[in-house]
Amino acid sequence: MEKIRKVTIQDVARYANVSVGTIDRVIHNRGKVSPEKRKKVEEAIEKLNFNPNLLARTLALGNQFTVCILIPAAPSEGHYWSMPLNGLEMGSAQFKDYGIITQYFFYDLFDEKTFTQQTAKILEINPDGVILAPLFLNESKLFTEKLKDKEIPFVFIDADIPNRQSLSYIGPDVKQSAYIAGRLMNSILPEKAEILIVNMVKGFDNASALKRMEEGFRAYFKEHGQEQNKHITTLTIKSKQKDEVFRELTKYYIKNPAVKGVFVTNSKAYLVSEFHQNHDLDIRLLGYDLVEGNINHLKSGGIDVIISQSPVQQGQRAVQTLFEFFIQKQEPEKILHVPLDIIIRENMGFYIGFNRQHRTEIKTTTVNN
Amino acid sequence: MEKIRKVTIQDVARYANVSVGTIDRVIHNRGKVSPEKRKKVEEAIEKLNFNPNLLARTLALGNQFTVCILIPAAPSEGHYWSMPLNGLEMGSAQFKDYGIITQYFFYDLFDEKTFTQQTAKILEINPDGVILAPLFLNESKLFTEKLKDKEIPFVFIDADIPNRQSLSYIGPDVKQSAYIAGRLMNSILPEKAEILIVNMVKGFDNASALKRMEEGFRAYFKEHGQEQNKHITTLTIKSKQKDEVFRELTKYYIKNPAVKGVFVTNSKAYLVSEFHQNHDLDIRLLGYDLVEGNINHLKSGGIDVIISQSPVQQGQRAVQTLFEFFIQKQEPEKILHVPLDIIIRENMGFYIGFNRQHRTEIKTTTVNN
DNA sequence: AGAAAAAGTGTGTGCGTGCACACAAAATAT
DNA sequence: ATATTTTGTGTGCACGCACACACTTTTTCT
Repeated sequence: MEKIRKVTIQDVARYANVSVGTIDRVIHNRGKVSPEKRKKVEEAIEKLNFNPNLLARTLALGNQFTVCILIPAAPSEGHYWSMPLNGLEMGSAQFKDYGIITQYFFYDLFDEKTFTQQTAKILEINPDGVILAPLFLNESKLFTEKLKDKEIPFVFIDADIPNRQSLSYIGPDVKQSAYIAGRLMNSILPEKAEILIVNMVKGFDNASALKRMEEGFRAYFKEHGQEQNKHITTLTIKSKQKDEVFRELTKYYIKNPAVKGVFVTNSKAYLVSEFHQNHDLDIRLLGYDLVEGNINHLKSGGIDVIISQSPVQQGQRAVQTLFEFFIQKQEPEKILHVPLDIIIRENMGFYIGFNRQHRTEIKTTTVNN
Repeated sequence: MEKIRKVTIQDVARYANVSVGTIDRVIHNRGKVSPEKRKKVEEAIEKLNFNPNLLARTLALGNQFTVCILIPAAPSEGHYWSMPLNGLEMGSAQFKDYGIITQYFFYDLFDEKTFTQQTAKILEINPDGVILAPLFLNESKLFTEKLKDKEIPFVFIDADIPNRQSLSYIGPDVKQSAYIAGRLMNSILPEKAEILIVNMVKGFDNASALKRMEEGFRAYFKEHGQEQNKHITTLTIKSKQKDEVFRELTKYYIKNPAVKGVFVTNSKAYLVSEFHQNHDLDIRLLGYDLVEGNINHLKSGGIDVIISQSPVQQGQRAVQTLFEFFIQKQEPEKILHVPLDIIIRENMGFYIGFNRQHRTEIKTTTVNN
């Protein structure tokens, strides 16, 4: 296979009878170039179909972009937040040679203070960009306000705060995801049935997201004339701890033994499934995210459907977005809703296998405590 | 944000008190290096956490890898094969600066001869790698045999031919996809129902794939004790033309008016849906691939579920696989089964939006006739 | 008119790495 | 002991591009 000579800036220079410097000036609209030569250069670029080599450009420029990533810590391997992290690491590895330097900051899902602490550190570092999961509303608002003052672009993943002038939001359409949940729930229940929505909140989470989910879920039944057939109630448990959840479920089921379907609005459906199995309850169950517990209960049949919000892609895409913004000067889409995958036992395996990174040499610059 | 100095080969050299040449020799196991210095260098690399800059390496090496891509031509924008093509173009753009040069060769889905013609051209070009959709079994066997003689690695996408020593197969698990179809069909049908599998074949396609699909589909019902409840028959239509399909469907439905669910084994479910709508038939319908026709009929409700086999990712991943093989010397996984997405009206939009490439400057080196 | 400023253009160096080559030191052969 | 390999190590160029600098030509000012 003989080499196909790639057209370089030299080729263009020769073709247009000018020096590389002039080509450079034309490309970057820098310095003065006489109209005639400019025209000749532009023609040459067009004619030879010249595309600057991004590698060489990056190397020559040598500029760096520090990106701070602020997400919840994943306490274990199978935890939800290990998946976006995985995607973020993939993205970091992919773009590190282009000068994208990522630093990770983890906060405790149950402790706003750790969030604020980490934001302070990030502000001190004064990075070129930030990727964050704004799970604490007020703290996130404060933080992004400061970022805006410093003109540091930021990307939201997983959760959105509208009208924050983020560079982009990459994550699920929360309301629609619950609408889909409604659709799926309806399709696996008999004509008439009682349905329970289970929320688990610790502290003062994103209450608005929960509200939007409930709306979305109920909207499906409303729009499809199922209001008379399906009786939907909501149980909000102020904990994600197993014992506490079990206690509340027991209490509820004793009073409402007719429940036929449960929609769990977070990734802890497996807890409910375990409860059902403990008590031999035949109840349809629907939840979020392909975390380890849910995987097991999908297998065992305790969970019927999981809706997954492309967690790995979210992370990967976020890094890519900043890469395209910094290096290629591309303005990203303000909102990028990721696919909401419908996962059942039978197609589960492919989602687990496909996005696993099989590179060896990934070292993440982790900044802890 | 002050610059973080990246560790270069120079830094390592200074740290280990040797020249860059020696570092290079250690890294690439080339030439002779005294044991002491080797040790010092290895320590320095470890200590400084040195990672060679892939960009600089690629630039310095300057080697190129020509990759020929052989897939069916997409007659229109919404055609199935425009999706893998889209992914392939994304991959090409992503890796072109690394020296991956892609050339496209399109064949007519209904004409083996065009396939053979294109393979001849590819063999003449003598590329470094090939990506192909081996939809014609015999012709593909002949082709890959020749590739093996020339020691040109090749990657299958979309369809697999087992035991061909391909570098990798990136595509769906066909049998499992039909099994999933069975699961979904069962869940949307009443207890007792008649089910029809519709195959459309033009000429002598991949008969074995159809067989595996049928097996997979029926397997679900068998494994779930539905054999008595569901009566499954197969209709094979020797065309993909609307009029011909309609004729055969008419003939079949007149004889079998009790059909309650139809599983279409290719991407033409929309034809069947149109037929159903024309004749006011209330029949559940399940098919493959998010092509334009299916999108419309999902919206209208004529199609209940579409199984999509990550067509864009298939293409993107195929290019990536060859990149990793050539540039990073990574041996890919022999089989990479892509996610089988379950698509209903409600989550359809996200799949359409997410993988659309929004780069402007992609020019594909297309080689036609 | 000459001086000064502006416009237009070419040259050279560096980015980080791979590799060919030159050269020194040590080991072996004569 | 000298000649010849072998082994070990350093230097310099190339890759394609950006950018600083030097230089020449033209225009404007006084």
